[in-house]
Amino acid sequence: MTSLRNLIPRYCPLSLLDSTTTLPQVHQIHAHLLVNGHLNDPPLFAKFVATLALSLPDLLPYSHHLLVHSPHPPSLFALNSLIRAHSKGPTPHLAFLFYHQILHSPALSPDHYTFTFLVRASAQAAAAAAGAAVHASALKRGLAADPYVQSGLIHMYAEFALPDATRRVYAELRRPDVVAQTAMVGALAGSGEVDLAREMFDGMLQRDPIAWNAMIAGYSQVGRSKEALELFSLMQAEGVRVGEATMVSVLTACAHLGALAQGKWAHGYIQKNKIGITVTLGTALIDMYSKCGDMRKAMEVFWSMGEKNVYTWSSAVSGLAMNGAGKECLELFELMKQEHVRPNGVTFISVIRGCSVAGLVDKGREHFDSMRDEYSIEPWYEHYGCIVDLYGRAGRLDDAVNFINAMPIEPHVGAWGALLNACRIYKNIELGEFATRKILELESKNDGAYVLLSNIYADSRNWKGVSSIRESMKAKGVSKEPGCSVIEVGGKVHEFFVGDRSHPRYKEIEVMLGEMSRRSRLAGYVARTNEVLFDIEEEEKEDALCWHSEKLAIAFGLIALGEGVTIRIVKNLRVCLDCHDATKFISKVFQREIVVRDRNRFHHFKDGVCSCMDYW
DNA sequence: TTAGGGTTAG
Repeated sequence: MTSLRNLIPRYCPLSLLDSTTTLPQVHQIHAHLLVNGHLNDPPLFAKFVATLALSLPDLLPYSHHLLVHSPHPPSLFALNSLIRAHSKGPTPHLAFLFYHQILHSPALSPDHYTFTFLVRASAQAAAAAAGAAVHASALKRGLAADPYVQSGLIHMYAEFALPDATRRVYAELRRPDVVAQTAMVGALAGSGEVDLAREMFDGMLQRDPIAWNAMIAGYSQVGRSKEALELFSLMQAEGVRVGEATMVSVLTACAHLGALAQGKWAHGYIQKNKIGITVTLGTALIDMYSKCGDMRKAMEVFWSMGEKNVYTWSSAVSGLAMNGAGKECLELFELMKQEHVRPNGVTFISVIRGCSVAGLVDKGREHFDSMRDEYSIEPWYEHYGCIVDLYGRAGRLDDAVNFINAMPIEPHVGAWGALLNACRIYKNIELGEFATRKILELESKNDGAYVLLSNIYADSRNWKGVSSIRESMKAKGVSKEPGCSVIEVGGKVHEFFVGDRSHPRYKEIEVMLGEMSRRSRLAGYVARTNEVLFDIEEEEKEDALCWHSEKLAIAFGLIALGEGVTIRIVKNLRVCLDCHDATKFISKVFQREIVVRDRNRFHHFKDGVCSCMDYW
């Protein structure tokens, strides 16, 4: 204690104040200033309050206290500093307290600095009305034209999701600088207006890394992952400094595409460029590897991470569930609890799905009950849906129905959909029809319900049922979402749609399709024509099956990838039963591992077997 | 003293 006193230089007692200073040390500095009469010097006092507020936001009440008990009226500088400190903290609304203090002091009036941070405080507090009032008084005082205030306003209105106001502020700028342009690019990209954002981005004379990140993140967020990656290569070509934020977006894009090769490359890039693996970046890596079907790498990253949060644990738990490792998923969840990481609603969704994969029905139900009992988490629609799925997949249709009937909230499409899917698996026509009616009552144009029910009909050779569904779909103008499969070859992503002939190597693909079909048949594959239901005449059925997008992608993979290289495919819909069957045969006769990412889970095909054990 | 982007899990 005395040593610290000696350390404080008489002429500059504030130099010891920084973010590492502890409360007792602050007391000492305070006492020192007091003893030496520094606090009677208004500029020095203001400096003390400001430094304290800005470097130790946790001690804001202390700063506040100092100000209230000040021997002289607080200066604008001190008040502004408190506004600034509050504007980014957990109590942004308190910034207004100091603003009013400025307004009520006859000697003071707010300046552009005040408004800059008041605008930020409004954004942080999500206080749209207060923000508009701040804007109005800045205008009245002629301070709204300050570039800092304007950038803040753009940011604020974007935060409030008020695109018109955002644009109005921007339009009023006479000469927008990089900062304002970047803010606008971010605002547009963040609200989903990626193309407008890109237009502005392209028009910028100068672009710093922040503008690139805003743009790449924008693409990545709206799911335009290919463009995110393209822009990233452009960014590198231009030699722009790449940081953590960029890589998080790049990994998100790779995860979305299921582009393992590019994801691995990104991981290598992070290591080579010594970009620190923070919790966020590590979690993004785990998510990328899980969604690309490489759970071994995902867990390697997981175990190597020092700091892990709920997101990190949840993404590993979810990855294991998605990839069919139900047992490991549950083990990891137990470990998570042992490590005192509190699971949340998202975690429980994955845990219940893990139970579903492992066929542990009662265990799943226990976890569901523990949500409320042990963690006070009120189950969401999604959790109810998962439990219906859990019962349904296990063939316990009665339990599923009873569960739906006992739901304390109105059953949603997801719950009925899970039941309908169970009816498909267990061929229960009557219950399937009932579930479909329920779904259509809620969403008359739900294409999935029509498709599932017609699958049930087709399975029982009820062609009349199938065609009546086709009729009512036509009558209601419901169309099935077109299937699309994506495969990555040589770092390039290739997309295939049903019956797509547009690929440059289509001729070779067609030959390979014939080969696949011929060799699979020899091994005992029989086409399931039941799966083709829409607008196709009988005799074309078998042909059409060969043209399902995943088959095209597999054919291309067999041609374009090296011997023994795993074929990885990402599909936007669920794999149909026929393709699932066919892929099993292909994996055997071509001795090739094939990993297909479905709409909601993975299928690892090897030697004629699928990891989902046909339980999907 | 000041501004802008960004984030991960179902």
